[in-house]
Amino acid sequence: MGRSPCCIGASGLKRGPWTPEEDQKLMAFVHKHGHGSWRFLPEKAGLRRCGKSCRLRWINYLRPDIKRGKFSLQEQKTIIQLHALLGNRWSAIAAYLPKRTDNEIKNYWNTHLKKRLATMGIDPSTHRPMVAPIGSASGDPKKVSNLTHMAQWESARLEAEARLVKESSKHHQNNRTSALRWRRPAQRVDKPRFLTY
DNA sequence: AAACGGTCCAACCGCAAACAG
DNA sequence: ACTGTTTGCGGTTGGACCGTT
Repeated sequence: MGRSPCCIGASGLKRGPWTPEEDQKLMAFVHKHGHGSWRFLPEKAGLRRCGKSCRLRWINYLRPDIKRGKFSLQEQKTIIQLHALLGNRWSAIAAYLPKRTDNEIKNYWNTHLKKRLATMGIDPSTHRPMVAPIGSASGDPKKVSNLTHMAQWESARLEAEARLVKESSKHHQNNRTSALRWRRPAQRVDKPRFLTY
């Protein structure tokens, strides 16, 4: 599964899918010692993996507080609304869905929600109605209902935006929370953002 | 039953922020 | 202030799985 291993050889580190034994080792080690430094964890835990791989495995799969399985309707709505506000900041979105991982949310967005929004006539990257020829909805009840739906989304989006502004001013007093901390996306300056930070 | 195409998702890569010295 | 290292994030990949023909 996943991409094919590429680091076997000189480094002697294993890549690719994790075996149940490796999972067991990692879980046992983290439960006993905590993860501390991921860099040195694999060696201490007796794993021939890089720290990055261990961290990913723990965060996305082995952590005890992970809820797996289908996303509820409420979760889906939350993701869509947060995405409208935050863009592809999956870790920030995941902070609002405590039992879901950023990777899982990202996957779900890319495979389900993005397409669903597109079929509703909403641009998934901007959360605005897709550009259509002027007057294209006139007369067609299906298209009219689509636009009504879009309007509902837009108002939900604005509502959520207002809430976030309120929240963030609160957060400003406290320490910066990781959920709201803005990191400039790597190599993504060319992508249009719905909101500016 | 086999071939094909589409979907799903675990795991990788590259980059930038954060941190340490 | 600078440099090197570690951590965390988002984008992407590709094999497994599933439905359809």
